[in-house]
Amino acid sequence: MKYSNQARLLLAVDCIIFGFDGSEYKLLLIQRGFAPEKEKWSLMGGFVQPDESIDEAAERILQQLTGLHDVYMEQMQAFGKIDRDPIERVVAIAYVALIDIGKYQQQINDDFHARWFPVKGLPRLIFDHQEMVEKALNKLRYKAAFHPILFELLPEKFTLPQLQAMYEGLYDTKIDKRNFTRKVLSTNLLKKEKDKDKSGSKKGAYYYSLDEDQYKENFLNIHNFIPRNEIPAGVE
Amino acid sequence: MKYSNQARLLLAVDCIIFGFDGSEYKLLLIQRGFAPEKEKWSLMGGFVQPDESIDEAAERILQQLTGLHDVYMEQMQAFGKIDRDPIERVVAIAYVALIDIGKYQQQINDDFHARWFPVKGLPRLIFDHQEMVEKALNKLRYKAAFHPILFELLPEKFTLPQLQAMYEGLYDTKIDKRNFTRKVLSTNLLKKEKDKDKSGSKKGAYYYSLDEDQYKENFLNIHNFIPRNEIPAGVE
DNA sequence: TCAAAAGTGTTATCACTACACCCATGG
DNA sequence: CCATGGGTGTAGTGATAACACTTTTGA
Repeated sequence: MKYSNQARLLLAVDCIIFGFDGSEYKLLLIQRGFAPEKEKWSLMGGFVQPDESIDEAAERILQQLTGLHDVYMEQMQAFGKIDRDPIERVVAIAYVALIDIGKYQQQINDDFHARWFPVKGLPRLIFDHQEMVEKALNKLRYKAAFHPILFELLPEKFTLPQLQAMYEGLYDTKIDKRNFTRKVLSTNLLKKEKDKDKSGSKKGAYYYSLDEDQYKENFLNIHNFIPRNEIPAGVE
Repeated sequence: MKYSNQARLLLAVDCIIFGFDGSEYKLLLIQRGFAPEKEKWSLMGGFVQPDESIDEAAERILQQLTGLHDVYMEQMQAFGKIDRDPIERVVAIAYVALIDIGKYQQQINDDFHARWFPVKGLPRLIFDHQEMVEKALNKLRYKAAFHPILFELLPEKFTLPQLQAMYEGLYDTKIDKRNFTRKVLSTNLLKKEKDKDKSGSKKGAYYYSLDEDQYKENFLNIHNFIPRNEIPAGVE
């Protein structure tokens, strides 16, 4: 049995994949392999298949195009303007993923036609993908201000200066490092490691890692990772 | 030209419509008019048509079933499990609307087969609508803590005790009225009216109304409408 | 030895919380 | 006149923001 007299339409999933390379945010794009807009840069997308949920579709697409799985990803929003795709009506559900850029860098470049672009300096994207990216950035700024999600962008071990640069990059601001350090350590989400990262300075900066138990327990709590007045108006 | 070899599917919109009657939150439900689950209580839903965007579909559905338009409504999330509808694959996009219950009460009851139910005391809902409602409540608690959206639930003129009861209801808590008053007035979003509402007490409580200019300007800013530790963990 | 980045404490200000009494009025 | 809900201020506490010098070490 089916619902009769109702129009069916194509449903796509588009993945907005953010990375951070230590100094700037990056977005993973591919060259679209088919018409329309063949060869143009695009978010990773694909059609939802009959035998998969939309979340599964997002995971499959990410996996197919990047080889990545077990990645932090969440649904952002559906985009449903009538003419967003010139070929035919397609409603797209946008997902946002945060990945550790370093860990997967070669893998992506070697096996797939994907490339990292600086978020400030994207090529022209197809359809309404530009709008999706802006919305995703906006949401990321909002959520990251209150929830510890940016750690997904870092390797397992990271330094406080790296962490701070990541927050400063997202909000395009400078934060006092003493205040920042105090704030993040007060969340108790971090464990100090014994060794140092010597790549960034002579002195070297201590590595930290996430305390997984604390992280799971407190992930949903509301924190204050950056000064309130650095959160740009309009984020949500 | 069309995309070939891709499965098309039904896309529905479901509207989660909240109201507040002065003491408790209500949800507007209808008795579903067709199989499956005919006569069961349901969110207001309908299929997205080829000639409308998904936002337009949500507005149309709200309008058709309640007569309401120009209502605060925003997209919440897409629900896309394979078997969420037993008849066939349907992906649903859930929208959340906040309306002034008093203004439309008769209209709804007279013209449509819709009914307000207390949020704590809902009938069994069809499909995954229960899950949608819970998610919507969760999001509402989050957003309302930082953004002045609950005003959409009130008439144009309202009193501070009413406002406070609304916040207390949402977070299931008691707030000190001096602190609450100071906090909301410090946002500068409210204008004090000259007249009082005498329905709730002998003395009467002054009416307030939104300062539309301030409201538009500051809507997107982040406020603190309720004490931070009243925001339940897990909201987002 | 010096340049470059890491690490560390204190003080002032602001925001939040807790708390209790008087006011106005209809019955 | 009194019961009921409305309105108002202050003091203590905790969180946040501003601020500068010392440490380490590779070159």
